[in-house]
Order: sequence, then C-alpha cells, then structure tokens
Amino acid sequence: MDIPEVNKKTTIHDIAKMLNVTASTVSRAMKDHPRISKETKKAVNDMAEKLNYQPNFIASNLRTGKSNIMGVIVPRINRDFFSNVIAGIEDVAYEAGYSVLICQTHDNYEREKKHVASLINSRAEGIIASLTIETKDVSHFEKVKKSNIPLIFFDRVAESMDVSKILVDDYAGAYKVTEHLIKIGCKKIAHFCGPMFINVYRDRKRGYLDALEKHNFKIDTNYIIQNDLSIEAGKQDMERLMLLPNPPDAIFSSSDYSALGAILYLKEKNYKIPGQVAVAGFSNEKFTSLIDPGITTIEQHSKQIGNYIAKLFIEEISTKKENFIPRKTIITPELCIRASTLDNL
Amino acid sequence: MDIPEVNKKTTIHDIAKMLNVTASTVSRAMKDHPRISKETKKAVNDMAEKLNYQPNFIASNLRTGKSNIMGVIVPRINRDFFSNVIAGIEDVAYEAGYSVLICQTHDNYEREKKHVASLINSRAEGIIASLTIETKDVSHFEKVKKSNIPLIFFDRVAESMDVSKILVDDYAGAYKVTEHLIKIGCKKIAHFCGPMFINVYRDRKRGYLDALEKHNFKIDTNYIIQNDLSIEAGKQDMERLMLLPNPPDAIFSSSDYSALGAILYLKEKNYKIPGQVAVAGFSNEKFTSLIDPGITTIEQHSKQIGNYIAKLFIEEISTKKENFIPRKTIITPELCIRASTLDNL
DNA sequence: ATGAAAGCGCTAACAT
DNA sequence: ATGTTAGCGCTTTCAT
Repeated sequence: MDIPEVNKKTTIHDIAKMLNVTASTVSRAMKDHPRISKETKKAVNDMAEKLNYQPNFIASNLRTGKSNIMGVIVPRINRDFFSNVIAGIEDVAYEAGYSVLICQTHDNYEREKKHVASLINSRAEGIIASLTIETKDVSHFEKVKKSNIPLIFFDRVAESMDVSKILVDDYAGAYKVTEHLIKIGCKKIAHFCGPMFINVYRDRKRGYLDALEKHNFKIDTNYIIQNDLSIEAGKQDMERLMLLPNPPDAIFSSSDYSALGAILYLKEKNYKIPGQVAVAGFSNEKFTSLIDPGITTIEQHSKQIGNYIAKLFIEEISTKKENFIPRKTIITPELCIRASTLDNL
Repeated sequence: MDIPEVNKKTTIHDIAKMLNVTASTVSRAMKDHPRISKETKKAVNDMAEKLNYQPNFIASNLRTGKSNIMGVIVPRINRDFFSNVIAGIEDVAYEAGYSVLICQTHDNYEREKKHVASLINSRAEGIIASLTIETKDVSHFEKVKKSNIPLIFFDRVAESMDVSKILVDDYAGAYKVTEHLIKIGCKKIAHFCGPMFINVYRDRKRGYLDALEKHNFKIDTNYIIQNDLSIEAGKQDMERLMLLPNPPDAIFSSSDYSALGAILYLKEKNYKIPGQVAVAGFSNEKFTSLIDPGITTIEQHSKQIGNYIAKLFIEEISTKKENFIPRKTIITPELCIRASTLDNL
C-alpha cells in the first residue's frame, strides 16, 4: 500500500543513473567544467530538464561553505531612504552573484536580535545593518564579528564597534539647513530631534546648534523638542511650539515625517508657510516634493550609498581578513530648497 | 608556518569532544530532548556559549529537508500596499516560526524568473507572489508547482494557474469610485488604466465601464488612456485630456501615482480640483491623505491581506497535498472619499 | 540516558 | 574525459 515516492525531488544521482555516468560527471557538466565533453554536457542538461531537476542550494552551500547571501537589516522597507539603499545594494550584489536577504526590524530591538541570529545561522556571508531606534546594547552584533562575518553599518551605526561604517554627514546637513533658515531671515528656529543615543539625531542636533552659535543666536531650549519623529508627533509638538508665549518662526525637523506633521498642523491653523513659519525636514522622502508647499529637506544620495556599501562588502569579502582595515565613509548630503522655506520675510 | 585554524566554526562535535559525549547527545540536549539529563543539558549549553557555537541552519535544513523559509515576491517594497502586505505576512510567519524572504522584481520579468528559481533552489517551503507588470508567460511559476512547493498569488495573479489567489475586488472598487464620481455630478469621466493582460487593471476598467453604462453614460474612448501609471504618465496624459476639444470633468486613475500626476498638472494650470476636474485614484497610498487636496481612493486592507495569505500558506503546508483545494479569496475594498472629489458642482 | 552509524545532496581532491 | 571517495554539520533510527 505504499504510495510511490512521486514527491521525491530529482538529484544529480538520478540524472547520473539514467545516463550511466557518475554524480561527479553530472555535477561537473552542469557547471560547464572544461574537461567534460560537449555531448555529455548536452545529455546531462537535457536529462535535467526532462526530470525537472532543481539544484539543491542547501546541499551545495553546506559542501562549499558558501551561501552567497548578503543580509541587509533595516528598520523599515517602506522608507524611501532605506528602499533606495536596498535597491542600490541589489544592483551591485546581483551583478556579483549574491542574493540579498532583506530583513526589517520595524524598529523593534528583539526583532533585530532575531534577524541577526538567523543570518549568522544561515551562514550569510556578510551583514549590512542600520540599527533600530531602540538599540543600545549591540552584543548581538559582536557575535557577528566573533563569527568572522563581515559587518557593515550604515546611517544608524554602532559607534563603539570596529567595523566599516557609511554615514551621511548629518552634522553638515543640519548645519546647511539651519544656516539656510537663518539666511532667509528666520530669527527663532526650533528643532525636532530623535533620541540622543542615536548618532544621526545627535549629529543633526549638533549641526543645528553650531549653526545657531556661529551666527550668534541665543539657544532657547524651549525650541528643542525630542519626540519619535512621526507625523503625529510633528503635529502635536508643532502645536506646543506655537502656543509658547514667543513661538518660533521656523522649524527644522530631524525627519521629513515630523516636518510633514508640522505642516499639517500649521495649514490647519492657517499659518503661512513660509512667512509665519518656515519648515525644513531631513531625508528627501518622495512626499516632500509632492505636497504643497514642497518641503525643504536634505538629500542623502541613498541609492549611491547602497551601491557603495555593496562594493565595500565585496571588497571586504575578497580581502584576507588580516589585511582588511575597517573604514568609515562619510557622504556629503545636499540641501534641497523647496517652497516651505523659500523666503520668510 | 601553518596558521592555526582559528577561523573554523564550532560544531556540535567540538562541544561533544569537550564534554566527552557524542554529537547526538549534544544535538538532543540543544533541542531540549526529554530524555537527556538536566546536567548534560546545562553542560552542553554552557559549552556552546563558551565556544560561541552557532548552529548551522544549512546543515540542519539539508538533513531535515525543511528550510522554514517563506518566499515573497513583489514588484516593489516601497509601495505602501506591498509593504503593508509584507508586514502582515511577517507577523503571522514569525509567530509560526518561519522566516520571510523578501524579493523585489522592480517590475522586471527577468528578475522575477531569477527570484523564483532561487527560491526553488533554496528549498523555500512556499512562494507568495504578485506578478510584475511585464509577466505574461508564467512557466517559471509552473516549475514551482511541479516542484510541489505551495504557491499563492495575490493582487496581480496568474489567472491560468490552479493555485490559491487573494484578490482585491478591483471591479467593485472601480465601480464604487465611478459611481461616486457620477453622484457628485461629473458628466465626463476619464480613466487611466494599465496593461490589459494584468487582471487588476482589466477589472478596474470593467468596473469603470459598467458603472458608466449602468447610469446610461455614453462611453468616450478618447477618455480612456492606457499608460504606465507613473506620476509622469499622469501629468502628461492629464494634459492630453485637458487639451481635447471636450475635456473631461473627472479622472479615475487605476493608480494613486498617476492620479497624483494628474493633480500636479491640474494645479500647475490652476484648474479647480474638484470643481473643474475631480480626481480619484486606487490603493490608498499614504501620500493620498497628505497632499492638498487629499485624493479620493480605494483602501485595499493590505495588512489584513498579508495576515490572511500567511495563514493560508500555513494551512496549505500542513494539509496533505491531495486534500488541499486551491481557493480564490476576494477582499472587498473600501471607498475613501477625500477633498479631490468632495463635490463637483 | 546516551552512543553508533547512516545519510541528506552536493563538490572536489585525487585517482585513472 | 570521467570515476572514486570522502565529507560539509546535522538529525535520527536503532541499539544498549
């Protein structure tokens, strides 16, 4: 009463048996090995086709110790910055024969830990990561290093770790935006920032503060608000700011999303943007150019960052470990001036 | 001159040797096997920790024939619809112990073929896919079936294939939008559609046509334009429409992106929206609620679709093949009325 | 409660 | 140009 094993997948042994050769020959024929005859190759490929043979990557990976997998861990895939970086990585990776395994943490620390463990256990050949907003302890990434898996951080990086990092010059970006706001005549420039243990938010705040100081502005701590940088937070905190006895005439937000929230609030209350309040964000999310008014923001060259990371990864993999020196690369971002800060007079 | 093998990864054999037990015992101890003593388990786990042991999923997968991988293929990950579906899949999948392997095709047919092959070869336990805009020949998906890998399509599906499909009722969505435009007083309703070999665009067009007929509208083929549904296409074709001798007073676009393009053009030329032209899209992309005017569109319940797909997948996997009957599920979408169609009088 | 042994499917060094 | 053989790291049946 046994059901015939119709479900069993074809292996190279099945092909070998049919052709009266050995598995090695089949294996070699499939990889176009130079000293397998043309006829054998054809026979093998035809038989493979006929039997619907599907090579088993798992077996091959186990044998060769190579998985050809590049793991990428990002907070979320629907942010333009991250999806562009991923697209940039993919282009280079596919070209070089790697698969890209995309993992999103949804900014959840536990999920980040799980993804990292899973990538190590799946023998990913390298891990590219941007930290969650919650990540303080990076011991899970230390394990990656210990396992001799190349690790590259970008954007939200673990500064304590001795690995390659690709960063946007957040300080310079923030400085440029702030200086631009000063130039168009803003006198009371507020700032939304994220948690200070994240490098990007810390650096953007520093850029903001330094630009103000450089231009002899007095720092008003009431104008600096830390929140989760969501649209909702932008709305609420913009309201808080506008209800101050001395409300600001500009807001520089560390995120386009909270900048958008600010705009939504200001429009609802019929403030003029710019005029009464100028608004600037950070990241050049697609929507910043679509809404009215367009939001002044910072372009981070995300796709090029992705290309660069992937190239760096391939370089690191193909360099002997002891000869590879981790490097920090800083990309200079660009100011995109749009209607939200065209003039504040 | 030999470099000591410091790079070699710890295996269960190393742990076994250290503890004077066998690999079987270590393997069992790690999986909390009932008849391994508490002490042995503790010793094994401690030693594993000490030697920085990382289980090799590849070896384990090869042995058990299970990869625990759910492959998801979508055109692009930065569309809200797809990223929400993915998030919905992830929630259920992780809960059930599966990893989700996200693949994006960028609407490129060759990439779709590669992803499919790669998922088969990596022994993914199931594939969930939404086709590229270019896909006509689905023989690569036939191979998935032949390899006995459960396959589920959603949104852009291969109708010819006998597998489970989850669809939004595009017809009903389009019908609702069109009827809504009629109700607010539009007399000349134009339509942007995508390629007719894609089910969703065909169904949306049918819904549009049927609603018009139902209300005794004469169909004007000049008002129906097929394009790639991008922002750019929306701009250009809106211009074409407005330059007709008898321009439309409403546009229903099969995509939010081309609806946005239409709005950008209309705003630039100072048409009143609505008033002169009402605009509606499809998909409820986030930006539709953010721009001014908000765009009337169709919400597809994307996250729930993801949850549902993942559950269906798990059901299919855990059902004997001969007992599983593929089913088609149709989700009813919802009309979201926003400022762009509030009234056209 | 633990050990011995076989094998998942593939590759590659070493034959011939 | 092809065959032989061993083994990647793990699981699991059968044995004790």
